[in-house]
Amino acid sequence: MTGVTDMTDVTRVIRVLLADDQHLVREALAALLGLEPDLEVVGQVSRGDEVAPAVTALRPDVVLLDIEMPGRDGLTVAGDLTGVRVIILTTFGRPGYLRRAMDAGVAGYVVKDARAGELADAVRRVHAGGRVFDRRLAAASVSTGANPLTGRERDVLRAATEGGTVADIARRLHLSDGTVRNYLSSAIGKLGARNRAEAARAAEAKGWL
Amino acid sequence: MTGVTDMTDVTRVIRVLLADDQHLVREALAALLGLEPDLEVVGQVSRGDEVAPAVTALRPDVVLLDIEMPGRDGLTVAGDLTGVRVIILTTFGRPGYLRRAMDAGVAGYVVKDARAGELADAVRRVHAGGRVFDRRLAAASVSTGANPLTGRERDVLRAATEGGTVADIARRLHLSDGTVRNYLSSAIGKLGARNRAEAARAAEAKGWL
DNA sequence: GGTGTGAGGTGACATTCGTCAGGGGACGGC
DNA sequence: GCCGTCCCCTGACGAATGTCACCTCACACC
Repeated sequence: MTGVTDMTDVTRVIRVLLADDQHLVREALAALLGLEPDLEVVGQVSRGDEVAPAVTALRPDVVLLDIEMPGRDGLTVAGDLTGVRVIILTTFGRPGYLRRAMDAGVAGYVVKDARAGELADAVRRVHAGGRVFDRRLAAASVSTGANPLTGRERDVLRAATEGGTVADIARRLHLSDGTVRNYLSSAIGKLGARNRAEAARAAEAKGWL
Repeated sequence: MTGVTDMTDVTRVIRVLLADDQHLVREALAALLGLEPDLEVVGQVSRGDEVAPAVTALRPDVVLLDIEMPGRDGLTVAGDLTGVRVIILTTFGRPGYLRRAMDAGVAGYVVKDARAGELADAVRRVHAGGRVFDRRLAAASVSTGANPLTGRERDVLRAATEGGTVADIARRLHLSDGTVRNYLSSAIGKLGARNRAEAARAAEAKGWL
């Protein structure tokens, strides 16, 4: 309304930083948030390792973080950010992701399947000091429970998804063949699967990978 | 070709229909396209099987179609649409998808990694009668070549990705165990893989699945 | 009519997998 | 100090997998 530059006005606006590897989606989200008068997208980055520098440079109030990004994983990035509120914004409604996000101290978790208004709302609530987590996902997280896999079991299972034989995995992880088979067998048992492929699918679906 | 009323240049505005299963992305894309004065998003659907009815009801000039949608596959939907220009808009830059899209007669293929201006441009060019295909993807498509898998090999490989043993797959497809093993072996050979998991990954990455 | 290709099948074989029963060592908690 | 857990390894065994040779049948194409 006032055409005059008013610096106090700036403090009213919530400064948002967007991190998503898909240009089009990022720009589109910026356009969407730009429709809200009290929100301002002050920056956009496409890689995980660009988030921290951008935060220092732009001093946003809230960061919207995708999980799957080149350079650095969104959940890892979130764990290291300080002095800014973080909302995870991702395609994947995997219970394990939510848990990891909460452990990383994020203030919100919104899936890309949410309705348009929810995102702006989440930004406002989080900026006001609240926490916003997808309800269905929170419920699923409780029923799913904690990740039953040990660190090594996860490593081996993750390596198994890349394909290759037991010998390949063993070489990649500097283990003996038998050890790899044991970890795989153990993981298969814990996940109620019938072979490594099924186990990998199950673990991935729950965000335990 | 319908010889009915040709609506000369009634509309200067290009009518766009959006089909994407993720609410937030869809709304965001609508906001982005809404910024262009010559484009108008006249409708949005979230499922593949809602596209055809929406086209009849809303008569858009251009349809933006995601590939992975519940209800019906975007590529399949594209093949059945008539009287409207189709642009595939998807996350996946898989050569095989591009090929299938071209076979389905679509007018454009844009990946979600594209820059914001490219989408609006693509809509305009396509509406004007042109064709717009992602350059890098087109190149990859040429080098990748055609899908070497036979129909049955694809079926078996697809079933294999769901997990389960050979016997399970055989039961699901009403085949004998030996036949399933033969198809898998053949597919593994053609794809240069070393087991079914590697083969499935390779096929999926190229969009041959 | 011959030829090629894809679908579907059988039987045999070597290899790989998944399982089980052990054997260590390191570390943290009560 | 003992117990539990995770790490790492070995060896053995049966079941599942991947490969190969070879078979019929249908269909399209020249």
